[in-house]
Amino acid sequence: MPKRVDHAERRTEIAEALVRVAGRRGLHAVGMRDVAAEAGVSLRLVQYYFQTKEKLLLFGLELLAQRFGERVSARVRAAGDAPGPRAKVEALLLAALPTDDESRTFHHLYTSYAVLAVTDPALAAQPFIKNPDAAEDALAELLRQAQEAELLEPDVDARLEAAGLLAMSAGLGTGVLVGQRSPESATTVLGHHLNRIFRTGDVVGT
Amino acid sequence: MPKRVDHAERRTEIAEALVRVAGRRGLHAVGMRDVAAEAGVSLRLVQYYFQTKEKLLLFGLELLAQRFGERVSARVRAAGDAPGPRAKVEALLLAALPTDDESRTFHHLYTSYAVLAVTDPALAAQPFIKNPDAAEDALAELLRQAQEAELLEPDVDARLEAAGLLAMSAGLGTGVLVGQRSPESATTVLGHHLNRIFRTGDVVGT
DNA sequence: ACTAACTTGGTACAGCTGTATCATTAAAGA
DNA sequence: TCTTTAATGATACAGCTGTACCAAGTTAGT
Repeated sequence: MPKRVDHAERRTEIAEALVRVAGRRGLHAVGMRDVAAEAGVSLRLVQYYFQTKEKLLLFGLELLAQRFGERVSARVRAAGDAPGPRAKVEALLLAALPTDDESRTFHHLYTSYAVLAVTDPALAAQPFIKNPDAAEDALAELLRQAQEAELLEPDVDARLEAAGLLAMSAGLGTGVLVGQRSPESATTVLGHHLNRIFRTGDVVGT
Repeated sequence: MPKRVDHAERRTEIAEALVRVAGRRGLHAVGMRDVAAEAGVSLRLVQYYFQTKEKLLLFGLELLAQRFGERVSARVRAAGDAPGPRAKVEALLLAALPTDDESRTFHHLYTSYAVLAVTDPALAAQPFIKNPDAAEDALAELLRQAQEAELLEPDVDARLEAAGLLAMSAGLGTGVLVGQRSPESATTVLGHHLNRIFRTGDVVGT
């Protein structure tokens, strides 16, 4: 048997090129030829690994979601040393804010896909329900742990709080993306809300 | 002088057609010919009132923002009879959720424009900073009034709270839009957070 | 009636799009 | 060496896009 190439790897390389060029010029402006050029590869090869553009876009979305998931959980894990579970909660929420190029690109493209998903059922099928739900589960679990440690205000509903915080983080993210507010401002808003959920350390008493 | 037509009105009619067809098929899929057909008008006339597509899109965005602003303030005004300022706050926040066709279309298209604005400075120029800021001002003012009436928890910062609530509403909105959560669920999350801001009526004492 | 504004129709253009087909070359395991 | 897979190249296609130009018609104030 002749020349073997890891198809999954090649597909990933090409999809990464898609993400790069789309992050620069916008997803709507990306053509197959652009992807091929960005990947340093012939147009023919892009067709060879992805038969159609739709399949390429779908794979690009999956890659984007996966990469971002890894990024978030890496940050949360890195915050594991810090005292108290609030650090993890903050890491989870702040990782979603577009503060650097990587998260900016993610936010930009993920929103682009979300818009397309409204009119294209093939895109809407999986990632836009599964991924947010997973994030919500993870955050709710963190909050529940904090609640058991009696670090939260008593009247918080972990699940509802998780949903609200993630939505707030996403909304702030788009605000940053379109230049309405600065990343610092978004962080401040998020911090303020966490202060209202978590019991402040400097309360008197026990 | 011959046949006079209100140019502003005609432009509005055409832009409304743009919004309608874009709401159906997605903003990315809309061409000048589609807009002309939807408006029941010749392609030539669309070019006559808007010389270029970019100008048409820009005008469409302005129309969208204006119409939505009117809708929100109408709802807030309608909630003016209800007892307490919380009704107005709820009206403001819930009006932004995609619960009916009109608000769904708005959310869908406004997000589409936001995505385009990331790579197109001409679109980013005005509405994506001005409009959210105006909403934030209005909400912050409502919260400040509630605070003076001692209806809020003491440690809330009206401005930060307003920013956070609007971001949350926007984030929940996209969640509803992509089918991740139901409108009812979004309403519940929002209500829960308002409960943590507003002092519950059934506290003991005065 | 005349004139200027409105509106339509057709028709064209160059440029891009995704997709397809052709032959050819390069590489590497059997 | 041979055979399968990978990769390139050129080239084509039909279909759409926004924009443009021209001529002809309709409409309503003066």
